[in-house]
Amino acid sequence: MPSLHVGSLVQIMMLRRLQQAGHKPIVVMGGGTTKVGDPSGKDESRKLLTSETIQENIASIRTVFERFLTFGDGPTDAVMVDNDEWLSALSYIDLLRNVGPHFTINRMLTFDSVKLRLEREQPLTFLEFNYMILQAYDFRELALRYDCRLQLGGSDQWGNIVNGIELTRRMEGVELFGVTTPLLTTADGAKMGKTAAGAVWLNEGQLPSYDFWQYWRNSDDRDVGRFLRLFTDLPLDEIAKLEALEGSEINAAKVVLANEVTRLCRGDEAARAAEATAATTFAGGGLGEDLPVLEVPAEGIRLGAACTAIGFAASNGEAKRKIAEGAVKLDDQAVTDPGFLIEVAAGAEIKLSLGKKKHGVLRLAS
RNA sequence: GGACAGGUGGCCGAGUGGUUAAAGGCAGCAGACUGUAAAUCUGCCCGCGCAAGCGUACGCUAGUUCGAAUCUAGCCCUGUCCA
Repeated sequence: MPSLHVGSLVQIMMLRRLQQAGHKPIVVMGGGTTKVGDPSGKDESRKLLTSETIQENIASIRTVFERFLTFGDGPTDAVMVDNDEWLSALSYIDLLRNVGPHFTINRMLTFDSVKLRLEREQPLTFLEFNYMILQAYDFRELALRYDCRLQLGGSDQWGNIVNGIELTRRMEGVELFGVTTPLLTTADGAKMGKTAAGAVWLNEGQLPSYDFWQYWRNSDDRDVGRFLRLFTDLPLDEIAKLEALEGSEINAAKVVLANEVTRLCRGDEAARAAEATAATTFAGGGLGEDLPVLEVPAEGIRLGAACTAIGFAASNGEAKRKIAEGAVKLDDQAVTDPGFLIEVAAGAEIKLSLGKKKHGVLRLAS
């Protein structure tokens, strides 16, 4: 179930800003290109999807964009298009004859995406090699169909965008433009949006809003100002003030960051609920409503099993190790026996914590 | 199709018959210190089991051996060069 994670947020915000400035965003979905498979060579994403699944994915991605952009028929309303519209109709011979002459292998070999693979002696299939042609072709189609003049993308799309500009100039004599954004990293140098626990998804279905909020709340001090500028609509002078906070006061700025981004991406309500839960859980030592809940059967559940079931540990073994390390607490009391039987009285709630950050609620199953 | 090199745990990378569930590094998790930060130090880091223990694992399959990630054969995959 592919979707968008935080790594795509810069692009989305850029579209948002441009729409605010009176432009018409066109969101291109790669429905046509996914029919061929994913080019990145990552084993599992390579499986071919049915057109139904592709449609579902597009619909789910659209719900994310709808939070950031205004869709509709007006002159500056955003539209979403699927490159399947034109790619599927392409015939190989026509493509070769019309588009082929405008690409030289010599030049294609100079693009980083290709050059790196060759230098590292990694495989690069003909399929992948062709992606740049299809993507260049997309830009031309967008220019003809929608009078699109500017294409945004990540820096990895530089080659594709430039090829599109070049192809359209040669075939149509139309001048197009491109803007790319750098791949964002955190102050630690890690790619944004990918954690070992999993990606930070923009869709609610794939990441609870509370966790989404926590991701931002836990930003590195050094990232706060930059993230506020990139990912929120707050006025710059306000950001400057927040950013200037020192020591532990910067935490206030992180809360603002988490609230603003969550509000944009998940809605006002989700942001408020997450903030309230964080406040009671961390500051008050109580239980917030947004915490994950585990329903405990009447006969009780062993501590180790509870940690696994609620998702704090990946396996019983890991849960046991953490328990032995004294990291697991019930109602803020460390419990070191993995076999400890937890029983919850009807109507009562027990707080289960692993470490300082993972908290959950145990309730009697009804 | 031919010659050569290679396929090890999330990633990188040692290991060439036996204390090898597999060195080391990165990433990750936890503890201490803190501010739900960073840095640092410490511990953990395949699964199941309360435990003794068991089960899986070094591309795949079959074999040699008391014993294989390590040896043999076939196959699959990747790269380099040749056609």
